[in-house]
Amino acid sequence: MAVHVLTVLAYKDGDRVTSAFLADSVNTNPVIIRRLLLALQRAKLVETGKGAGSGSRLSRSAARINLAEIYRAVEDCEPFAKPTRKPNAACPVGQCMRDELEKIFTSAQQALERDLAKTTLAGLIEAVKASACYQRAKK
Amino acid sequence: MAVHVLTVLAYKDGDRVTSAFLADSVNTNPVIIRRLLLALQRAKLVETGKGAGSGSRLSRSAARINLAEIYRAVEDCEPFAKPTRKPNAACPVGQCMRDELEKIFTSAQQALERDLAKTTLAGLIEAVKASACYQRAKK
DNA sequence: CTGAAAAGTAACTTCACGTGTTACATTTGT
DNA sequence: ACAAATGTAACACGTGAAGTTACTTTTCAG
Repeated sequence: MAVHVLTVLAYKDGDRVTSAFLADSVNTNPVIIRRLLLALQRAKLVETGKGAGSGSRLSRSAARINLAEIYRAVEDCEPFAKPTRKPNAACPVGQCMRDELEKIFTSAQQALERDLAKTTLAGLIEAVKASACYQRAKK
Repeated sequence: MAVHVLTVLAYKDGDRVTSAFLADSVNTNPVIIRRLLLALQRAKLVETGKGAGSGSRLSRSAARINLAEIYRAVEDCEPFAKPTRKPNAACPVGQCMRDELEKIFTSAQQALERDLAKTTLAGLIEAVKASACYQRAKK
């Protein structure tokens, strides 16, 4: 969904877009968009101005933004289950294994991000334009 | 947590273990273990017998089971957000982009699984035994 | 300088989901 | 036949994301 928003921003290249417009475009609420934009600002992917006639825009060209950056900006942590705290004092091995698993998971996570980094925002848009689905909708 | 259960099964190599025992070992409920075992059975990772004196065991040696298989067996689908159905009919590009994103995500997912596949269950257990944490707890 | 348009933000509701729990049917070995 | 186990259904609970409302703050334009 973050990708959807950034795609719209890429379309309006350089222009400032209000969160209300984005919200309408993604069919959701302006506040949610703003919460999302906050994360993207922290990641230096967008710039947002306040006040009337302002809005947000990409802080770099779409060709210089890859999906791994977006992923990192939005998904704060690992996609793995952190169980509802089973202290599990009984088994001494339990904690050790969690430590080892964490290592393995971060490695896997990095592999995932390396793959995502192969695709830039601009590349995604190109792929969409070239897709059969898009061609069909155009006519 | 699936890993935790399988680790216990690997310890009791070949022996049948009841879900009650596993539940106690992971500090949870037998039913949850059984639900987990159902998924692992479907993935042909464990064999479970019914009736008295029965239980579950690994269907292969721990050295022949890698974490990617466990991941696939347990996490049925992608770790990516499937929004609460925003039909989003307004934007014709929306659907196209979801299709393209799906391609990219499955690619990233495969990269993740390739990395997980590098570690076998037996390898994980070895790593835990060698870890500083485990050595500390032993004394 | 005033007003409107925007973001920032807090508090609340809603909803989906994983986890847990109880209860019961079913299977199977002794 | 009985006891021990799994399979399974139905429900309660807690958590976290998404959504909603309302208010404050900033900034441009006249």
